[in-house]
Amino acid sequence: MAKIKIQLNETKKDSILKNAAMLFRSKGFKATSVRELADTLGIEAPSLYNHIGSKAELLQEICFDIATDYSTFMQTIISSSESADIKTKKLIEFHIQKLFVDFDKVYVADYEWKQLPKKQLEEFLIQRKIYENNFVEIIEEGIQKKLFKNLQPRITVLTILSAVRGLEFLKSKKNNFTVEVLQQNMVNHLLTGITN
Amino acid sequence: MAKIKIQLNETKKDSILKNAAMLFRSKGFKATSVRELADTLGIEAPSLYNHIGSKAELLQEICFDIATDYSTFMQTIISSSESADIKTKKLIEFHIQKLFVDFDKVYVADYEWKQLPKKQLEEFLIQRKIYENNFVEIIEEGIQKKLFKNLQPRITVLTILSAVRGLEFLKSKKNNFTVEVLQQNMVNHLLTGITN
DNA sequence: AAGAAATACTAATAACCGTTAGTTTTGTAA
DNA sequence: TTACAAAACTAACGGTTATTAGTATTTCTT
Repeated sequence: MAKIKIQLNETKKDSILKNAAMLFRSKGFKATSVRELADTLGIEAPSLYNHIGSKAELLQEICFDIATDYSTFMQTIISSSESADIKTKKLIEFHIQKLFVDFDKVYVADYEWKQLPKKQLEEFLIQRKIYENNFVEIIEEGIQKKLFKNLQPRITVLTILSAVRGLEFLKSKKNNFTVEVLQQNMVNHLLTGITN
Repeated sequence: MAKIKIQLNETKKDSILKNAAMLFRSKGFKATSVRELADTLGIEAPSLYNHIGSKAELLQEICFDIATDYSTFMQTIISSSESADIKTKKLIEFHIQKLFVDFDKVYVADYEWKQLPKKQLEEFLIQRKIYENNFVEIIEEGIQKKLFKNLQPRITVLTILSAVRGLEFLKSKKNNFTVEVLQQNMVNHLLTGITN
C-alpha cells in the first residue's frame, strides 16, 4: 500500500496539482490519463479520488489559479501611479518571472484551457478578456500621453502577450538564459524594437 | 450511401485534410474522434479508411505540409540579396499572410505537433530547429552590419516567432483587422518598438 | 453492357478511458 | 487498546476509442 509522494512544505493537493500540471503540459490534458497521474504519485488510480473530484477539476484549478495571479498583479499595476511605459515594462517582466516560477501551470493555462468544461471555459475567457482590456487601456493611455506610437492598441497587446507566452520553448530546451537576461532583452525588444 | 463532400477544384484528400485541420484546431487532436471527422465529411467512420492510413497520418501531413511551406520560403529569403532588416520584415509578413490563408493548418502545426507519433515528432522538431537557426543567422547578420541592436539573437527570434504565432486569437475572435493592417502594425512593433 | 476498381456500408474488435463500489489498511486521538 | 477517520487497495462498470473484416454498392474503363 503505497503512500502519495509529497515534498517538504507541500500539501497532498499541491503535489497532485504539480504532477498534473507537469503531465498536462508535456502530453496535453486529453492525452494524460488518470492512471498515469496516479503512477507519478505512486498510488493506484482510484485512490486519487479520495483527494480530487474529477480530472477536469484539476485542469480547472490550475487554470483559475494562474488567471487569478495575473489579474491580481494587473490590479496592483492599474492602481499604481506609474507611467504607461513603466506599467508595460512591469507587466512584461511579471509574465516572464511567472513563467519561470510556475512553468507547468502557466503553460497549461496558456495552451490547455480549451479542454475546460463548457461553463468554466466561458468564465476563463471572460477573465482573459478583462485582463486584455486592462492592458489595452494602459497602451491607450501611453499613446495619449505621447509615450507610445499611434499603433492599434489591441494588436500591440496581442503581440506582447503572445511573445511572452512563447517563452516555453526556451525553457524546455534548457537554454542557459537567466530570468533577468530574458526580461531585459524582451522588454527592450517589445518597447523599443531591434533596429538601430 | 453518402458520398464524401468536396468543393470545386478540391481532391477528396484535400477535403479530408481541411476538415481534419478545422477539427484539430478547434477541439484538439486527441479530443477529435475519427467518427466526428467522418460526420463532417458526410460518411461513416470506417469508410474514411479507404482514403487515409490512420488518424495520426492526418496530423502528420498537416504538420509537415506547413513545415515545408515555411522552410521553402526561408530558402528564398536566404538566397535573396536583401539586407537583414528587409529579410526580417518579409519573414514576419509571410507568417501573418500564411496564418490567414491556411489558418487551421498553421494553428495545428503550431499547437498540436506534440501529438505527433514519436518518430515524426523528432523529425518535426529538427525541421523547426533548422528554421529557427536560419532566422537566428539573419538576425546575427543584421547585428554585424549595425542594422540591429546587440540583443541575444535567439531571444529575438523567439520573440518574433511567438508574436506572430499568437495571432490565432485575433482571427478566432473575428476582429476586423485586415492582413495588411496586421502586417504593418506588427512589423513596425517588432522592428522599431512602440515607444516614441 | 461487362468487368474491374473505388468507395461506401454494417458489424465487431480489443484497448483504454474516467469513475464507482466495496473492502482493507494505515494513522490519529482518546 | 480501542475506535474512528483518512486513504489506500482490488474489481469492475459503462462508454468511447481507433481500427479491421467482410460485404454491398457505386463509378470508371473498356
